[in-house]
Amino acid sequence: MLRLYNTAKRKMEDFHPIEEGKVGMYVCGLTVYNDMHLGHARTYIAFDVIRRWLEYLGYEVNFVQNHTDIDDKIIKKANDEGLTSHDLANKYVSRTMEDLKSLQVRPPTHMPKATDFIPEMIEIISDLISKGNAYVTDPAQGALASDVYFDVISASETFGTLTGQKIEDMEAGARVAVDSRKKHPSDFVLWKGAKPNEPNWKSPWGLGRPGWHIECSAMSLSHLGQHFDIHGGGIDLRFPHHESEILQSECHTGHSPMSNYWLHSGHLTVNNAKMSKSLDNFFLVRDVMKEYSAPILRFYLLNGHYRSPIDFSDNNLKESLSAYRRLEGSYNRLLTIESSGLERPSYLVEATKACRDDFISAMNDDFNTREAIAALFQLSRVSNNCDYSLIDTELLKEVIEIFELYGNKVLGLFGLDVLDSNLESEIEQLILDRDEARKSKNWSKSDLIRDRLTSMGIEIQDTPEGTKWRKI
RNA sequence: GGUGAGGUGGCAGAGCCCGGCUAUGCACACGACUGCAGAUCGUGACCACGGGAGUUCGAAUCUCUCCCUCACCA
Repeated sequence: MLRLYNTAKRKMEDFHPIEEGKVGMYVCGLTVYNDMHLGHARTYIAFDVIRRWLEYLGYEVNFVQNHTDIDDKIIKKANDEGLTSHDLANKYVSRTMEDLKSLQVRPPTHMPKATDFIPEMIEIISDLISKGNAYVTDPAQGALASDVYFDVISASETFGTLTGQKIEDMEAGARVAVDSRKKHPSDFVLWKGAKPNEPNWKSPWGLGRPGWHIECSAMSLSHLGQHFDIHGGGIDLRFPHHESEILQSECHTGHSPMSNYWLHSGHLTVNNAKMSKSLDNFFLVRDVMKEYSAPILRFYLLNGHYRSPIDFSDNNLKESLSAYRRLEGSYNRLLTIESSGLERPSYLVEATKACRDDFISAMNDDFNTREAIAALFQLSRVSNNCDYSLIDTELLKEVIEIFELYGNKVLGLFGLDVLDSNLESEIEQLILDRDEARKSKNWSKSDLIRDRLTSMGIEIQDTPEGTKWRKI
């Protein structure tokens, strides 16, 4: 039985899908005005694994993750770069897709763009106005048309369902000058009247563009309906974004809750400060990946629970590299083994079963990837210690299957690095040369060849079964 | 000011909801293997839970209190 931590209830709950065998899941995507950094990668890898685990459990997962392609930051950056907002956003949509792919994040079922849902957003906003949950204001200074705001007082019973905050507290705490056109400081914008030279769409309130929160309401409603299973995102989105989504969606559809479970991933921090664009302490995925491959980054990020904060440092990443190598080494060894025996020693049978059981219960316990990885390490040690020459081929296959199914299919840890075939034959030849040198005890020559291979990024290991090599 | 998250061995990091047991990995030491190295295995060391108090036969885990860090909002 899968249990997960529901942020809305602040406790663990058993997972029950709305429709037997199916899961509808929405995760808030990126605002596409810059390249993805490791903090984003953490979130998307976490939800990638959550999705993979749901599928492992047999659910058909409809996984929707959007691109926010209209926003103040996009407009500003586009102006700086002399591009249209549309072109800038599209550029970063494709770069985001490249980054996700390179991280071996499986493509979501749907990746809608906010600007493809303008009519749907207008429809929701119009409905909210007619229901008294939203109001039209005078244009902002310098704007050509009116804004539309959500009226939080009109939905005071719904306000706080996710974060438990009370409207009264919000007001009491307000110290910053509030836009006087708003009825309440917590009212948030649904539609922004356009200013000159800003991208805009026609609406009943004049030319303008959508506010930030409304897009997710429109896209989740369109793809998943008024009631779906899981809504996720980084913990920073909990308030106000997700709280606002709930207000808009539930007031519009009249259905509560819009999502049964709310999942939030923890932050990636740097020196204990959140990794973010504004603090300028971020590491771009594409930069880090020049040094570390996707499996290592995934290992690093999955080596903690998805809700716990992870403090990023180069040292920690290096440490993960060593740890990962150990696991990968076990897996690689298995792939080269030839067994032809019939023995099924109990220690190996039991270790295999224990690994499977432990992995499953770890993942079923709120996707505890750290515990799950620990289970793989346990099997790894037993397997490394095993002489497979007399082992039953079927048993060997079972062990390999554990690594492939759990290590790779669920966690995505063993993506294969494809080597150029010319390079590969060159390596094989060098190793043959070295073996010959070693036979004639020409150590200086054999060490020279080893150094050469090391500089090519190849590590060799002399084992009782002969010389083996791997890419570092 | 409001709300939320967190403080665990040298490091990373599970466990905390459902008190009693052991994480796991890295790093370290010694041994085995090796021409050497690496990888691997074995053994060992560290045996910890922010401070204080309470509940209990027993607390990292429950209660109270204090300290510190971070995040979101204002």
